[in-house]
Amino acid sequence: MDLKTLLSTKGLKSTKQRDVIIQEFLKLKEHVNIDALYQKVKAKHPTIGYATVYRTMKLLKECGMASERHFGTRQALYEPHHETAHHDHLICVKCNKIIEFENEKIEKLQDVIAKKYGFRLESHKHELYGTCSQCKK
Amino acid sequence: MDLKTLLSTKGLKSTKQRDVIIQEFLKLKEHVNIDALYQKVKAKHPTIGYATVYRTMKLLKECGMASERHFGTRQALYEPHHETAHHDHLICVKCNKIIEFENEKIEKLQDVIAKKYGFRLESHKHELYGTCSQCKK
DNA sequence: ATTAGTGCAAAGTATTTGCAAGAAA
DNA sequence: TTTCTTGCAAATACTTTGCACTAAT
Repeated sequence: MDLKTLLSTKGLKSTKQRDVIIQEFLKLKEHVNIDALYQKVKAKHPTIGYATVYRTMKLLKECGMASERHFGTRQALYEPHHETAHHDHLICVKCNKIIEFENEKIEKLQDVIAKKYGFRLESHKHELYGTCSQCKK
Repeated sequence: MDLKTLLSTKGLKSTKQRDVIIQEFLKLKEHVNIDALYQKVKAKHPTIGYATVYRTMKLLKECGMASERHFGTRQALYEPHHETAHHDHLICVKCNKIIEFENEKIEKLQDVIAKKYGFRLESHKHELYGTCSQCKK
């Protein structure tokens, strides 16, 4: 199902602004903050406002197309949401590089922990902070 | 080494306000936000200002006596820092209850992952979000 | 005496919201 | 032509900072 169809099933409208934001968002590989995304979008659609970017990202979150992250800071970072394989993050405290990782064993251990405390798990965050190989030098 | 000595080695002063804040902070079992801590402290020392609480918590963070957390929200939560056993968190998305857990196997797997990517690990966050046993009913 | 800390209010971030005008259905 | 969306500015929530005064060393 494409975005336009998805929006219309929710009684929402497809607009030029939304198209550009989503296009630019999906194009980016790294985790992006609102400000950087706003700059990218502004280049294609100069009259766009900050609020529209915020509102669109909120919409994408709710549609399950984007995930919001807070790597220790107040500021939110966004990434496209992958339904399939969940991944977690290694963050370099020196250069802020972000590397994604997946670990099946950890995922399973999480289920064990949740069960032990009677939780029904919905999501998780696992972030490892340290110094990357380049910054160690 | 007590706090007063610790402060003096850094050329910092021991004050009534800091004493009260630290005393109230250590007394609390749960993760606490600045507002709740401010209220507690105000009961013992009515003229205290918000800024002093913020500044003192920042100081405690830097001294390694407190950790700051952001469980998905903008607002920071603080907990006393335990040098010894690191623990992580299970958070109920319905009632916001926070349960601490430790898992040796996961800690070890983290080291394996860090090594794989050439990271020197400094810290980590591992948060499991879900519905607790009471809220499931 | 000197230096650091306090309380206040003002400023700073990051994000959200009200509203009139504009665009999509 | 109705309803949703936009852009702007103002509002909000949390946190930090400048400054004159006060307290600790």
